[in-house]
Amino acid sequence: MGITKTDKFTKQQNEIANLAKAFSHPARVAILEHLLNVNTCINGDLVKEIGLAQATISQHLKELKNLELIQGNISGTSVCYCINPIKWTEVNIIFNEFIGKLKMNNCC
Amino acid sequence: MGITKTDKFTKQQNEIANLAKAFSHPARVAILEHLLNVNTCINGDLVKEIGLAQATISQHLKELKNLELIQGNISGTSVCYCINPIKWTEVNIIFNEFIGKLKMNNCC
DNA sequence: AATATTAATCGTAATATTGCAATATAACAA
DNA sequence: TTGTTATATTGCAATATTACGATTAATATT
Repeated sequence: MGITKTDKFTKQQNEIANLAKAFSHPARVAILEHLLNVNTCINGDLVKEIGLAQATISQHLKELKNLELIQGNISGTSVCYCINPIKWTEVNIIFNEFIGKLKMNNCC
Repeated sequence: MGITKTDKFTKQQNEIANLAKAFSHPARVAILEHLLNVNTCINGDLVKEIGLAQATISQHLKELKNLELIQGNISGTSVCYCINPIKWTEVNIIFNEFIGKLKMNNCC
């Protein structure tokens, strides 16, 4: 049915899933990696860098912004994007908690 | 068009996106968390634990198995699932590299 | 052999995602 | 004001995902 039954899961499980969804498209990974490397950039830079249409990049930026993973500040005619360091640190902790939780591994 | 342009991105970016996709549904997060907690379990356990239909859980398990995040061993009439510790360790490294890459944060 | 248990697969419906052309909006420059 | 540049939004088509009932396959149990 294409609809996730959010109510069956814990808040934390839904949060991990939502964050992971942000990382689940290579264009968004590329945008985030670029921002991590160059600190700040504008939409036009990413269009050149990644090679998708302007509208597409804009949409991906919007999703990242909605999750507060990045922030955009108006700077003349363009918008300057950067990682939101506070959120990013939170995400780092959340993923470390989740993925780092492997203890024993006596498989069946 | 609903089709991701994989060729525009690096192998690493596509890999992160694929792994993140595995984590991008709360049912799969729940399955993985449960396996991390109890070490091993069978499909039926997860159906009870999570409350989705057997076919649905089975499908999610298949996706996790395709990415080699988990492994399933036949044991009588049931299949015993567990985390694949080797892959899991790899994933831990990959996500640490990606998310842990924040250095300065002089935003715009 | 007949029946029960367990899980995978198939088929289908509902919904979500991806990508882009076209258009709209906003800020500046001449 | 007019034109230019930069970005966002809208609308749509193509594709992917999610969920589950029904069926199938395989092994146990009686």
